Amino acid sequence: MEQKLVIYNTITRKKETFEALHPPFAGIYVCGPTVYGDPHLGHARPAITFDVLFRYLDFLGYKVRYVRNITDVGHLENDADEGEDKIEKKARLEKIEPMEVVQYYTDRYHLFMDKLNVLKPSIEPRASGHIIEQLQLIDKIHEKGFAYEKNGSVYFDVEAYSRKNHYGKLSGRVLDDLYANTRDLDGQGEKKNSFDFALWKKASPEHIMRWPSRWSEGFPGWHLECSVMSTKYLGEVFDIHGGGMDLLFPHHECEIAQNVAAEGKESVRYWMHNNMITINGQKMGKSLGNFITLEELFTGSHKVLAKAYSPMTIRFFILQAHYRSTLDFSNEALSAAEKGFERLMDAYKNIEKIPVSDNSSLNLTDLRTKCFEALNDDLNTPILISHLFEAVRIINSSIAGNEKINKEGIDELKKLFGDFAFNVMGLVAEGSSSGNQILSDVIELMLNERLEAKKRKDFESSDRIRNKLTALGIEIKDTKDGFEWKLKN
RNA sequence: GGUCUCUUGGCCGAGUGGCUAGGCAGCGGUCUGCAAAACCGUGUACAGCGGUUCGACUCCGCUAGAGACCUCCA
Repeated sequence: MEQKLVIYNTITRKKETFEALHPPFAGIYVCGPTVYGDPHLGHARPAITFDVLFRYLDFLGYKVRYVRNITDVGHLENDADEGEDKIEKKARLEKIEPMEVVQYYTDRYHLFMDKLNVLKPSIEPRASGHIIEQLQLIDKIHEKGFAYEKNGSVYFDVEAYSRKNHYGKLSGRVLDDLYANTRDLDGQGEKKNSFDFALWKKASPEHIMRWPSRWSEGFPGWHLECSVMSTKYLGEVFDIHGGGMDLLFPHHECEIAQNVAAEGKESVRYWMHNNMITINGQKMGKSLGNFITLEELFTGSHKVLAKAYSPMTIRFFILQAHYRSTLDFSNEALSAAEKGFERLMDAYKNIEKIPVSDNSSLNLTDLRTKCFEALNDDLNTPILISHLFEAVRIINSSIAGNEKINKEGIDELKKLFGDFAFNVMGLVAEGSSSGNQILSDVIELMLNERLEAKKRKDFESSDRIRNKLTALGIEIKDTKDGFEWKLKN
């Protein structure tokens, strides 16, 4: 590949050619979930977006280390750095240990990521497993004069930091605006400025998750974990940091501030942010209560869902939009994605049926080049998919006899799907046979009966069998000398 | 209120200063006993108003509408 992957870097607001710091190695850090609730459609977007990045870098030959964390402590219910820890709150409500909450929802997250065919990251560190490192980072920041202690809690001193650095660089903010616009919330009494953020919080008496430190018995601030775990596993400076756009401010901004305060330099070379999934034009999120969990999606058990949608339908749906665009949820869009995905997969299966010609009327090398161009242009999966539909057209036209294609062409088509649809985009053909031999045999028996009836021109019988099987969810296609069938869901 | 983004044909959703996105749905045709699938054909889409330009959906300005962040959120 002469041409290179170009990615949109949030911090420079430009598309930039990706140059790994230490090729052939590439390091990616992505903010994972706070495990206090069931994973929802919103969680699927960054997971799938950065899964594709992970897969593509690997495909290009990089040795990728992909770190995606689990936040299991320190993420507070509402800010001003007050309020209850999200996980503790859930534990209190359900009368279980906080770590039981963590374990349960971590397992749930993994379960649904597996269903979506999201690869496991190379390392999945937990915030609670890195308390010592977080305390070390606080000490460094404090020594450099960018933190202050108050009543056993430690806060980052944004004003001090801003004398020499630009706090707000990533999100495009200036401190004066923050002075003017930060809302006055209760409980910021300890902080010098409302926009200062907690590095360490002293635990209140009822707080369960607490660790000893020289400041107090307490727990770390939310932003600290990512600064610590990214650099611990990827190095003081590393390639790519990803996450949802909603984390841009304050989370990622604070991460930069912490790293620069401690080490005097930024750690991240390329920042990538996926956009939000919306429902009726509004962001799908916890606070609005308008989110749909992945389980509800896969089972159709949410009131806004017309039906269940399979994991691959969801994956395909997400990949049909560019990751930096908002993507609006609707039943119409989902069922369109479902049908489109089915067409794509059917065509792949039908490659076997293409009659082999001696010569080829097509140039498939161009198509392959175009697929690379799409991915190299900031992971433009919608364009990539449109090229795969061109391959679909070629396959179906060849079977219909409108195009000619030789053995090499057929192999190239298979490779195109193998590389781009399956390997890079992580799609998989979902089961269409019954998986049950006896059931399959019975269906074949019925369809052979129908074939006999058709030969007798007993169309009344043949149609009756077809209608009844269709009603049972078996899709039948007649072919020249027989039939094909598959189970619908 | 501050900062920023978006507005594409029935729906979803790419993209570009002049050249077909794609999917789903619709319409016409071919094939089929019929249907399904498939194939072929089919849509004067780029919020509105000005400006720059030989030429703008694409650049600039204004107007209208929607959204995001500024508080936890992927």
